[in-house]
Amino acid sequence: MIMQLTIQNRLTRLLKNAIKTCVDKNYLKMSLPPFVEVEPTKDPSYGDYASNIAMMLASRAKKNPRHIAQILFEEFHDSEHILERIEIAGPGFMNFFVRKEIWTGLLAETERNHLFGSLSLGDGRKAQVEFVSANPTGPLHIGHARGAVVGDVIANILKMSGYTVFREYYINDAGNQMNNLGMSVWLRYLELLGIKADFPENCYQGSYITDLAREILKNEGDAHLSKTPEEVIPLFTDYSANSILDGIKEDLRAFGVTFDNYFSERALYASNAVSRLLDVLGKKGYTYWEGETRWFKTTDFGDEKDRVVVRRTGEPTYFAADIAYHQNKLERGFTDIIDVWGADHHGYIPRMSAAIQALGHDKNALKIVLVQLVNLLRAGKPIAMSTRSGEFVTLKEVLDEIGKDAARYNFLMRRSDSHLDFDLDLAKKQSTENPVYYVQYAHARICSIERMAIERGYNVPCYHDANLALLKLPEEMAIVKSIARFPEVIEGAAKALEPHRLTFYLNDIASLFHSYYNKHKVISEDKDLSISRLFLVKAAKVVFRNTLGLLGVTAPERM
RNA sequence: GCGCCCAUAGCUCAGCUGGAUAGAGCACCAGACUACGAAUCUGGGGGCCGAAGGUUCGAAUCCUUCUGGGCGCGCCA
Repeated sequence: MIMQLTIQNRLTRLLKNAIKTCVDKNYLKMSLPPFVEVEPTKDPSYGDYASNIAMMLASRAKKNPRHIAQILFEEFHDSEHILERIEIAGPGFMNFFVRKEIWTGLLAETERNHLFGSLSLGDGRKAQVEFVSANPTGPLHIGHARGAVVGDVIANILKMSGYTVFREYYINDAGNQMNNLGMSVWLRYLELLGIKADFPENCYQGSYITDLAREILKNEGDAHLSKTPEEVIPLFTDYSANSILDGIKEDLRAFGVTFDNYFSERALYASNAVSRLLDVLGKKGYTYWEGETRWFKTTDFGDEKDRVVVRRTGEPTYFAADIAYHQNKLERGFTDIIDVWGADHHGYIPRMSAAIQALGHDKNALKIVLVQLVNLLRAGKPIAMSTRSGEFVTLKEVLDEIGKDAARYNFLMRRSDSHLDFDLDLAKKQSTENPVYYVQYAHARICSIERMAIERGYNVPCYHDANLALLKLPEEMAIVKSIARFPEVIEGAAKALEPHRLTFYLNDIASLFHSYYNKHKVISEDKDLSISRLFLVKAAKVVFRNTLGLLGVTAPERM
C-alpha cells in the first residue's frame, strides 16, 4: 500500500528539521523537544496549518516565543516547495500558507478511486476488533445496534488506515445465563404440552422463548417429556442458543455487519485454554489461593482490588475465560486489540488491562471503546428494555421501520461514549430531513451533474484533462482543501478510534458543495472552466462515496 | 460510602488530546427555483462553556473543591 504523506505530516517533518538545525547550530540552547505539532487552523486568515512550537519551547530555550519563531523561520527550508509563505502571528504562532498548486495537485490522488484515503498508518499490523458479543439468549435489540455499527465502522477505518483487520464476535455461550435459557424454553415446552409449572421471574420472558419451544415440539414431539431436567436442559440450551445465534447473524447481515469469526467461550473450555491460562498466571506468581478460591493479583497492575478467577465451587469465573480469550488473541498475533463494550462495563477495564500486562504485553496492546447505551424513545417517551423481561425493540424492527442507512448514520452522529436518545417516531417522521439524506443528496446531485454533462457532450474528466488553475473562487478552494484533507480525517479517526469524525466531516463537505452548487454553475458556456469544475465535483464524489462506504451507508446515484 | 463518565445556544450535540474572535444541526424569523435536482441555498437573533478557586504566555479542555445527572462497585455475564 502506497503511503501518500499528508501535508500535515510533511510540514511537521520540515519543522522538525528546522528545530534540529537550530539546536545543532546552537541557535537554540536546548535538547530536542519530544513533540512537534502542526495542526490545521480554524480560520483561513491564519493560514492552512499552524504550529505552536515556539510557545512550547519558550521556557525550554529561555527565549520569548516570537523570537524563537523567527529563528525557526530562518532555518525552515521548504525543500519540497510546499509553501507560499510563513507568517509569525499572535503570541508566536507559525502560520503556514500552502501553495494552491499543492492543494489542487493532491486531487490527483482521487484517481485512485476507492483507495483514496488509504493510509499506511497500520503498516499491515494485525488489528482485531471484537464487538457486539451479545449472549445468544435473545435477539439483538437497539442497544446492541449502536455497538455493532461503531465496531463495524472502526474496523473499516482501521482497514483503510493500513491495518490487517479481523472482526470477531465473542459468543458468551457458557455459564448460568445459558442454563437459564434452556430452562426457560423447557418450561414453555412443558406448558405447551399442558403441564402447568411455575415460570420463574428470572427466566426469559420473551415470546421468542415460546416460539423456540414450539419449534422443538413440532420437530421432536413430546420425546423430551420423560427425561429429567439434567438430561433435557442442555439439549434445549444448545438448540435455543444455536437458533438464536442464527437469528443474530441474520439481523446483523441485514444491518450490514459481518464478522470474520464467531469465537465460542465454550470452545475455550473445551480446549483447556482456561486451565492453561491459570497455570501461566500461577507460574508467574500472579495468583494465590484463599481456601478453595483462587485470586488474580490485578492490584499489581493498578486495579483497586484483586479478582476471583476460580470460584469456591471450582468453576472458573467469566473473567478467567475472558483472560484466556484475550491470551488467545495475543497468541494469534494481533498487535492492536480493540474491544467495543457497553459503557456499563467500564469498571471492567482495569482488570482486563491488568490481564494483558500480566501476560507480558504493553497495556496499549488493548484498547477499549466504550459505547453508551441507547435511550430508546417512542413519541418522546422512554421504552424500558430488558432482555429478560422480553420487553425490547429488536434491531430487526428498527431496520424495518427506519432503514439501514438512517439507522447507521444516526448511531454515528455522536461520540460513541455519549448518551444517545433514539426516538423511533422522530427518526421515521423526519426521515426526509434526516442528516443522512443531506449527504446522500450531495452525492446524487453530483451524479446528476455528470449525467447532464454527458448529455451536453462532455466526458467525465480525469485529473489530466482539467486545468485546476482555473478554479479561482474561494468556494472552490474550500472544497479542494476539504477533499485533500480526507486522508488526515481518516488518520485522526483511526488514531482516536472515533467514527463520528467521519459524519461531521461529511456534513461539512456536503455543506460546502451544496452552497457552491447553489451559487455557481458547474456546466457553463466556458468549456475549460466546465471541465475543471466537473473534475472538482467528481473528486468530491469520490470522497462522498468512500466516506459513506466506511460508514456502511449507501451512496445513491438518484434519490 | 468509593471509583469512572458527563454538564457547552431554547433542544440534540461537536470542539481534532492546552491555542488565536467557542461551532454545527434542529427549532424560530426573513428571503431565493422560466438556471446542472428546492431532500438545496442566503441572511438573522440567540452563550458567565454547571459554580468557585488553582496551574501558565494562553483553559470549554489540565488539577482541587462543590452542585446536579448517568454508570459501576458479585465467587453474575
